[in-house]
Amino acid sequence: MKGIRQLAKHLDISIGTVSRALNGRPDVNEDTRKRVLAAAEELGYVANQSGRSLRQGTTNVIGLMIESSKETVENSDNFFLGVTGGLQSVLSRHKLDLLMLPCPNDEDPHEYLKRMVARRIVDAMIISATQRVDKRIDLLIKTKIPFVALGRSTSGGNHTWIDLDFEGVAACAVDRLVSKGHRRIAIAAPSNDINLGYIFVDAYRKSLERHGIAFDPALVIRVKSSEQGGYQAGHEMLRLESKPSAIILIYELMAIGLYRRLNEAGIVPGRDLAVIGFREEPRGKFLQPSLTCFRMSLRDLGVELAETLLATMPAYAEHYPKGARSTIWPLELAPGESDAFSLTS
Amino acid sequence: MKGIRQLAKHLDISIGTVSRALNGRPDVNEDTRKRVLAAAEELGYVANQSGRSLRQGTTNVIGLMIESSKETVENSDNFFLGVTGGLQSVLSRHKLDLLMLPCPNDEDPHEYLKRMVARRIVDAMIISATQRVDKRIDLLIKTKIPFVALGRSTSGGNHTWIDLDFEGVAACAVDRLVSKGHRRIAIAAPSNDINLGYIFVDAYRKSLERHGIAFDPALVIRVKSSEQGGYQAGHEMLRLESKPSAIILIYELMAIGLYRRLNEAGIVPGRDLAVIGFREEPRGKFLQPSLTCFRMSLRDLGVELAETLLATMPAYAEHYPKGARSTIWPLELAPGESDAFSLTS
DNA sequence: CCGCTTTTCGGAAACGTTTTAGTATGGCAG
DNA sequence: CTGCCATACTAAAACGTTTCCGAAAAGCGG
Repeated sequence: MKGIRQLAKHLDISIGTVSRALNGRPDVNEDTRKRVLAAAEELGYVANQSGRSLRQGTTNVIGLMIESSKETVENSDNFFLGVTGGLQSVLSRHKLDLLMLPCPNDEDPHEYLKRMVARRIVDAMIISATQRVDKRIDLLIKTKIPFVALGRSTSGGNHTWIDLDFEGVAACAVDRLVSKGHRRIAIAAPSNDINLGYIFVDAYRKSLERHGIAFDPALVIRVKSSEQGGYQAGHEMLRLESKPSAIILIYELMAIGLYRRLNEAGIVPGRDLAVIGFREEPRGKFLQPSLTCFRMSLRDLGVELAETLLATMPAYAEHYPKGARSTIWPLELAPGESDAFSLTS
Repeated sequence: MKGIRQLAKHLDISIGTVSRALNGRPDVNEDTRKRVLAAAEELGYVANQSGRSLRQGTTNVIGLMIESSKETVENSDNFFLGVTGGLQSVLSRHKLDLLMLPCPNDEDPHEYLKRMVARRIVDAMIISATQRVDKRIDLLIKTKIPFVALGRSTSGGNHTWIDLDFEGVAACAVDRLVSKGHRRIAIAAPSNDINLGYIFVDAYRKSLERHGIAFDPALVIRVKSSEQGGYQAGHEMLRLESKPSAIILIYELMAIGLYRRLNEAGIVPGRDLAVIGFREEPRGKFLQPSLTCFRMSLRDLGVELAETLLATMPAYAEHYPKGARSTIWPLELAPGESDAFSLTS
């Protein structure tokens, strides 16, 4: 005899009343409610989650699925830990807790999610690193689990998603470089298999064409999104017959490797070559010269994610009457010294 | 009527037999077992976790508590994501899943853990960022939840913990610098409030004294463990009246800031000042000059963590007959160019 | 053919909670 | 005084699963 039963016996009261008192139900005398709360506090009673969720089919837990693949570990640079701050601040207001579900790298993300969903351990999900076709989305729709995807996708009709404003960033970077007279602008990006690689390069191409500059496939350098990739990107760029005067990096981390390769070749970023990075992480400003890149608040993104998710959950939707089902998250230009090189002056 | 009942009805078999078939119990005919498994696969049946854990008081889930404080986000640099790889590889062999519990930065970690434990959502815990006195440890001992702490602590008698070999690293760094003739060796570390700061500086002091070098408090520069902190450390070091010829950094990230400050002062690391970092992250080797630091495998640490934890869980202890209750995790020297500066030659 | 063990299965209890339905009690209008 | 309603409580059912216990069937030695 444990749990609420013990508490009820200790108070010489029925367990039903204890439960209603703890859960703030109306039909319980205020005096008894106080007694119950005091006793619960004293005995350190907290409702067993299994029994509770078995009965009411809810867990008050939100899952955030992340991948712990080698790639992610090296690149994401605490992206998720940063986002959780904003997530928590919203979720805690509704007494919801956040659980991170790291998908093992040797397991299919779809299978992993299926297992977690079947377990009924979460009320809703946030999935990240969404692919262009992503079975996880169909699964979540089929099982009717509220969710929001971090990353756009074409799977499963129109679901709710949030993604970074790659188009805006690419346009801003290209505009900025073109206004300084650059016509041959290289870009270092991951392969088209990665959603980001596809979208970003596509946006880059469109931005160029808007300026009447022909898209040159040779200027698209496909590398890993890491320092190593940045080094390699520098290497490949230097081997081009017609050298670019500017380069856009999809990951700021690449800049560290790129700088090193440029240094070996005696090229100074910002003086001989304009460099613009993408997502700012706390490294860029300490490089020499400091990196021009795009800034965003991970915390704010987390807040937006949480609010969008709650809007899709029937029990909470009333507080978050969102119309938009998909959000493009803007980034702000954070100017540095690395793109000072200009062809116009 | 859902779940196992439906499955049983579909097979025209009792639910008890279905359950036993799915859980691999011996007293069930192999033919019926096959039928059950096939039907479960076909109908996509997975046992509801709430019902299951309510009955058997177990969840098959291991919790990893991390802090999502600003400090952690900026410094830990995907430490946890890296460790999870190793954790998962061991846990999945026992059909255990890993859950990351990010403690909100505005909540007391102790209260957060209490809530999570009361929920009965995990069978065992791994807690990180252990403090020298840490109420979480008393809580876990009191509630009899198997756990292992990442970081040493004096709380709660002798519990199981794993920590990095700060003594070994400090000794190795000091030895190496002293062998090159350095006598005034500075150290950049966080304050004594942080466990790491206390232990590392203490080990540094002992190493110096072993070489007969007097400990000079002025050479201990207390800064944040970030690029910013590294920059500041450089700044403070340059203001010392009697300048050191070498410096040890507790976080490799500091090197980026330090390098920048040194550059501003016209000082070249490895030529005018010997620099040794601590934990290698994939940045150091791309700095110029490359950083001498200490390397470890996050994955292996995760494996060790998982095996140590399983050894403390009665249901799994048989496979992991560990004697040691505490482990010092070694790091390996990764030589670079930054400590080339020598006073002996 | 009998008694015994082994194999295989069905029925039912149990896990801890919430919630529904029902029951006293008291107040109040008629 | 009677009927009615609001209040505050109790009792019991339900959530989905696992596991204990007993029983039927089957095998087997005598």
